[in-house]
Amino acid sequence: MQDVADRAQVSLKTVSRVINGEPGVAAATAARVKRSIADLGFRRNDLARSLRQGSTSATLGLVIEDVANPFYSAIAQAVESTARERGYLLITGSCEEDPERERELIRALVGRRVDALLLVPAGGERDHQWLEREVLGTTPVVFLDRPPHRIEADTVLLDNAGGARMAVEHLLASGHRRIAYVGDAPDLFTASERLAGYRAALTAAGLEADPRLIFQATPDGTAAPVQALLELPAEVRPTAIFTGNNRHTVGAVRALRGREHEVALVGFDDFELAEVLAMPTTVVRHDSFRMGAEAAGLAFARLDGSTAPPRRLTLETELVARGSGEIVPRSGEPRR
Amino acid sequence: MQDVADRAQVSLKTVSRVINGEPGVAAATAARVKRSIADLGFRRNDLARSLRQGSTSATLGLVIEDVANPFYSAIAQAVESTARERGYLLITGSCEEDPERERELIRALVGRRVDALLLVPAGGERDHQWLEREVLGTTPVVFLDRPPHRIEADTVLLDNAGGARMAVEHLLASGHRRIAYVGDAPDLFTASERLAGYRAALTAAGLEADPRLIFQATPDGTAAPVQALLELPAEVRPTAIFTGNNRHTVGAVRALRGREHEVALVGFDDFELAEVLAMPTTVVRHDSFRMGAEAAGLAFARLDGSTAPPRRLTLETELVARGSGEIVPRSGEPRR
DNA sequence: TTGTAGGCGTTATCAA
DNA sequence: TTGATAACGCCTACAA
Repeated sequence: MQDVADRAQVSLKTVSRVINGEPGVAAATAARVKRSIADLGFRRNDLARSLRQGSTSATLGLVIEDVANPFYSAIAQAVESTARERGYLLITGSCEEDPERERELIRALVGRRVDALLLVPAGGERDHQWLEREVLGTTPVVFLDRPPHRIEADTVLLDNAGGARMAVEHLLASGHRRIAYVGDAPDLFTASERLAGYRAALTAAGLEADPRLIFQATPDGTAAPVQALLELPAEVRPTAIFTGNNRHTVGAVRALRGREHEVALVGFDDFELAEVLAMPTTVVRHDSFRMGAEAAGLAFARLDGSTAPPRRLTLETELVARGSGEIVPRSGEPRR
Repeated sequence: MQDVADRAQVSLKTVSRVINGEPGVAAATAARVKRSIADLGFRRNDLARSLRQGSTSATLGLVIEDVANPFYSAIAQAVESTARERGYLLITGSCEEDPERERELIRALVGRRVDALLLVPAGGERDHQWLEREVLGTTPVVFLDRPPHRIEADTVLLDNAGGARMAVEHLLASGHRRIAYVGDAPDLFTASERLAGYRAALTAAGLEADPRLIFQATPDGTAAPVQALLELPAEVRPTAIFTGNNRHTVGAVRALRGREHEVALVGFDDFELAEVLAMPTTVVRHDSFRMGAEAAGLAFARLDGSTAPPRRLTLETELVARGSGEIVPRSGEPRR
C-alpha cells in the first residue's frame, strides 16, 4: 500500500480512503491513486484488514460429514447462499464421522477466526464440552442435524422420530405387520431417534418390534441386511422395510433390484430420481436446504448481537407416497 | 498472547516458542506456559500469523458452478481431501454460471490471500485476461473442466469430444441413424466440444446432422425438447438421444418415464442409480473425483515452486453400457 | 482534503 | 534459555 502511495505521491492513508470508498478525497487525487493501484496491481489484504480490533473475517466455517452426500451438499449450498447475501465466504470441511478429524477442522477454523461455526457433529461424540473450552464464548456455534451434548447451543434438527413414525404408520395402514428397520448404528443421534420412532409406531399399533428385523449397518453395507431379510423363512420374513437415511435407501433399492414387488419400502430422506425408479420410492421428505438456511440465520442472529438463550428449531417432515410404500403384504397363506 | 505471558510470568516471545514447539525452552517454563494457555483458553490467531510470515494462509480457493450438482461436489470433495493431506483448508464458492458473481468470488478469495485458486470458469466468458491482472502472477490458478481464454494456465479437462463421439458411435453401431442431441448452449466449452464430438461421429458415418434433432437448453429445461422429439413425425423422429451432461440426462430420464423403450438414450456423465432405473442408463463415465485431485496436485506443484510451462491434462472417458443405449431402432416400417 | 501515530496478534532478529 | 523490538498490511483516532 505504501508503494501505491509513493507512486501517487500521497500518503498511505489516502490510498486506504480510496480503496474503501471513504469520502473526503479530491477527485483528482482519487484518480491518481486509482491509476497507481491499477498499475501496481494492488489488492487489499483482507487478512490484515480483519486483524484490526473488532473487525470480522467475513467468513463462516461449516463442518459436515461428506460434501458428496446430497443431504450435506444441499446444506452447504444453503449456508453459502445465505452467507453470500451478507458478503461472507464459507470454508467447508468434511470430517467423515471421524471425531479426530472434526476436532482438527474446528481448530483450524477457529485459528482462522471464522466468525461463526456451523457444525454437524461427528457421531459417537458424547461430550462437546471441549468445544466450549475451544471456542470459549468467542465464536457462535450452531449445530445442524444432531444436537450438542452437555453444552447449550443453537440447533436445527429434523423431526426424526416423527418422520420415522409416520413412515411406519403408513406401512401399518396398508396392513403390514412385519416391518424391518435398516439404519445407521444408534450412536448417531438421527439413527436412534428414527429407530425410536419406528418402535413407537409399532408399539402404538400393539405390535412388538422383532429384533430379527432390525439391522444397524454402515451406510455402504446395506445390501447384506436387505438380502438377509429377503432370505428369512416366510413366517419371519418382513413384508416391508423402513430405511433410516438416503444412503441406506439407495442401498436397499440396489439390493432389491428385480425383486421390488416382494417387499414394501419407505426411506427417510428424499433423493434424486426416486420417482422414476422401476419401483418409485416412497420417502419421508424434509427440506435440507432450509436446514442450512435456518442454521446460517441463527449464526447471523448471534453475529448481529443476539444474546437470547440458545434456540432449537425442529423442521417438519412429510410423507411422499410414490409406490414402493404402498405395496400391500401378500394375502393368503405365507408362501413356502 | 500477552495475557498468557503475564500469567506465566514469561515474555510474549516465550509463549510464541511454546505454541510453535520451537526448541530452547526449559521444560518447566514450557509447562507453566501450557497451563496458562489452557487456563485462558488461548488460541493462536492464524490470520496474524500468516500476515507476519508473509507466506501462506494454508487455504485454497475453489470456484464451481453449484455444490449441489454431484459433478461439482465430487470435485470439491477431491480438492478438499488433497488439501487436507497438506494441512490446507478449502474455501468453496458457487457462482452458478454468473460471471459477475464469479468475479466477486475471485476478488474475495484473492483478498483473503488464498494460496491458490481452482476455477471452473463461468460459461460465456471469452476472455480471462482480467484474471491475469487480478492475480498478477502472485497466485497460482488452475482451471477445471473448462479451459482459460486468452491466458495460459494449468488446466484439467475431460475428453469431451472423444466421449461424445464414443457415445454416438455406440448408437450408430446398433443401427441408429436418427440420433438427437440435447445439451447446454454452446457458449459452454464442454457443451460445444460434446456437440462437436456428436457431429464428428455422424460425419464419420457418412451421415448429416439434422438440425431438427439438436436442442440446446438450460439444464432444467430438458423435458420440453425431449417431449418435442418424441412428438416428431415418424420419418423425422429420432430413434436415439444423446444428452450432454448429468442434468440433461436426469431430465431426459424423467421426461421419458413410461416410454423408456421407445428411444435409446446415452448420457454424458455417470449418475447415481443409473443402473437401477426402470431402463438402466448407458453413460459416458469419467472420474470427476480424479479431476479435482489432479487440479489440486497442479496447484500444489506450483506452490512447491514449479515454474514449468502451464500443463493441460485431459482425462479419458469410458462407455458404460447398461441398457438404454443398447435399444435398437424399431425395425420394419416407420409406424404411423 | 490530507497526513501522522498507534495498534491489531503474530514471528524474525538480535541481544542479554 | 530468555526477552526487547521491529515489522507484516491495514484501519481508527486525531491533527493539520
